[in-house]
Amino acid sequence: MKKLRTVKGMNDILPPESARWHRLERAFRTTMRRHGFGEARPPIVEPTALFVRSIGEATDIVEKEMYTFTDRGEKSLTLRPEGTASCARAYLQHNVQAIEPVTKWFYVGPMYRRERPAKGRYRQFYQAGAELYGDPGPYVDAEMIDMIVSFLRELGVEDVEVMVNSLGSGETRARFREALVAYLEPFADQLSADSQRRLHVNPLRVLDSKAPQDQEIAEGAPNILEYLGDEDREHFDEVRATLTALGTPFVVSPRLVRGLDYYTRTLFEIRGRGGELGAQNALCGGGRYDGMIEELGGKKTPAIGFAMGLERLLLAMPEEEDAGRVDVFVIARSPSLRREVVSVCRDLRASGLSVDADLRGGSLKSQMRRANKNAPLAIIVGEDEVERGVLQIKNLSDSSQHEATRAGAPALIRELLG
RNA sequence: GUGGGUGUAGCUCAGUGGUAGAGCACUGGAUUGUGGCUCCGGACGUCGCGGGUUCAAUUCCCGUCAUUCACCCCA
Repeated sequence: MKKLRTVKGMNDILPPESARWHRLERAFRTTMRRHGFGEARPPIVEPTALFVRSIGEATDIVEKEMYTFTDRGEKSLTLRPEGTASCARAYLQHNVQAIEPVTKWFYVGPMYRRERPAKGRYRQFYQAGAELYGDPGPYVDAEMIDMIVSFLRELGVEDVEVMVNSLGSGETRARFREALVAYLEPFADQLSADSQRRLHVNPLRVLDSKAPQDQEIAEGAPNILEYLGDEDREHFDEVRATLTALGTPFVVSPRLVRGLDYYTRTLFEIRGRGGELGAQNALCGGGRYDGMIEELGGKKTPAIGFAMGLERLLLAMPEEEDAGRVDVFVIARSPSLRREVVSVCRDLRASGLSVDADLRGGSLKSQMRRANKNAPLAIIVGEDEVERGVLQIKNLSDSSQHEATRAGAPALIRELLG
């Protein structure tokens, strides 16, 4: 029989690796709570039109990466390729702008894009992100970037580069686009095949092409920051000044352009420089999308958001010591004491400790070995102890042994765990 | 999607045209109430899968799948 396996580009996350995921997600939720963001949990499947309208028809995601299928009711559905569109849909659907002026949501979950898998790039991948509706910035823009950098630092990811840019608002973008196409057209036959195709579909994307010939041409291209209108310029200046005041390092990258069409004004990307990351080093991307809510049929509502790739974050995070699966491992001196061991475990767990035991009836030695691997403390249950109603608690790191009554054990264990 | 590399034990990897090895991990013991270190023993592989060449293929060839690197894209 053919072996069943995961779909290409989709991975099982199992213990002990899943423990690192939990730590990461817990840290993210803590940060979000501190900043007043509440969790939004939209469905993974959405109407295809949502993504086409918000992300943009000419983007790679919509053109060739979505998992789109027709369900039995003949509706076109799509596995979400990102989180911003779903949040915007929910924000509109539940008329949230009518109940509060400013809304702060975060989300964590899997996203789906049918790309060629590589290290740090999978077809099902996890993102943690946030959206903030109703505040035009620039202060929340800077605050969001600073929040992400602080979060990364807490995870031990310090070696990062924060790139910021402004795409201006609608009119700015249109004027710049015109100037850019005018500049690029004479070079059309020198551009890479990809960029030639993009020249009219999505010319901004030519700017961050990695092809050497494109980069050379992009060097001389007009600078979007010089096309910003007065209000856009003031907005961007204040984002930068606030970041500077916060002491958050960043570089202005006028050629930073992201692959989703909905961005306006503030745009940012955070790249890691850790060796594990390889070419997929974009840890976080985000920006302002003041036009999206209106385009989806709502009232004009400014918004800004970001998303981080959790697989990449995990690659960038430093290795951490394995602290052991449980607090205490309980050992039976002889197989006939296993019933007693189960009882001891039950009582310790009731006090809130995490406890495990090897109940297969193996030798004391083999149980000790497992204890050593799985917990900092071991409890040895022998005939003598049962008779006297006590427990022997052994600290496996310094070999010291302590005696406690069954009732007094949890307190002593907590003390030993520090 | 394009081009290249790599698939041998759970992991990291040697190796050979005559059907396989190391280290780590796992496991039993040395030690009749105690783990880690050391020593002795044990289990573990359809050599990714399919086809071809050959008396014989894990080894050579082709295909395929997986993975990885670059491009691409992006988180």
